[in-house]
Amino acid sequence: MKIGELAAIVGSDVDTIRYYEKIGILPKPARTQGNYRHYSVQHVDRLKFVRHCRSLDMTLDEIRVLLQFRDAPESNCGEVNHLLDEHIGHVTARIATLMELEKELHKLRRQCRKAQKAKDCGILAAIGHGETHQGSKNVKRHIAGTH
Amino acid sequence: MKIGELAAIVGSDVDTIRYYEKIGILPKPARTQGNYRHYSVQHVDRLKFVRHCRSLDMTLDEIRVLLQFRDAPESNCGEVNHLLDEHIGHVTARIATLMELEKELHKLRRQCRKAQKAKDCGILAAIGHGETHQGSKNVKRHIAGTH
DNA sequence: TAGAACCTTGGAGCCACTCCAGAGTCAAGC
DNA sequence: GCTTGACTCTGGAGTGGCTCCAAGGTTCTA
Repeated sequence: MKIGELAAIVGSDVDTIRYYEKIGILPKPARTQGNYRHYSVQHVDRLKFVRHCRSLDMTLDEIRVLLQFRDAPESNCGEVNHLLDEHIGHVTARIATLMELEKELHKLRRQCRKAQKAKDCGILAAIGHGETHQGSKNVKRHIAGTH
Repeated sequence: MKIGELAAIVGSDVDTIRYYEKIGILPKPARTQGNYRHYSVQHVDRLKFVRHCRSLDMTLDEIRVLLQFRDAPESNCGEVNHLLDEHIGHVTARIATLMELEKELHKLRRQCRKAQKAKDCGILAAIGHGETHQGSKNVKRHIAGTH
């Protein structure tokens, strides 16, 4: 099948597929006479695996590790379990951080009840002299921001 | 004060300060004879404001809007309130997504109890034929991933 | 045979920094 | 006065995971 068909089946984007090939997540497929990429069922499975991992918010580096194990059926999967545990830890931590943030934001929001002059706005004032929130300050996060 | 001092006071990085200047978040400061940036208390306040907003996970574009209101004390702050409400909405939504993800990951984790051969690993198997998680599939997120 | 729909490559852009090289400036100590 | 070391300057590249684009080539349909 051609790249567009693969993309449609997996629910991915052709650009993403080419990107995965470029960085070695997907192997280089065969080419047709007209130089089109030609994919097989194996490619579908692998891409589905990758996209599922991505939907679980794993990085491509983490996925690379999982693919190694997938490609080596006789190897010991202990590291897979470990990787997943770590990932769960990151997600849990990120949830905690965001919930603190949410609390903080609600508190901030209560500083201004109605639309008024900016100079009287409690929100702008609070941001102005407020402390930088400890939890997020200078923290190199594994789990990214809210945007 | 020089850039390093400003950075130390605010708890920021000199590179970040120069970056903010470049993209217009901070105004260009005066220069000393030796071409060093020279900052005043106003710069400290403004940078603190910006860093506080960033610690609340706002984008620089959102911060740009807030700065506009900060710079126009007579303007109506309704949009500030609105911006904050929207931001809170994003955070809340992201928390919900991550909690679903966490559940999904725990479920996946239970598929493999002990280190064994990769070909027998329930996790690898589950990722392989599992459905891509709806919630995260093809969703252009305002609130970013876990990394 | 024309045109649409697909495919190719290479490169730029996104966000919010972060790091680096190579050069310049400045204060302290000898 | 000279050296040393800490600081600063600029411009540019790199991060992750795509996404979009231009300019051209291929294939399918009417």
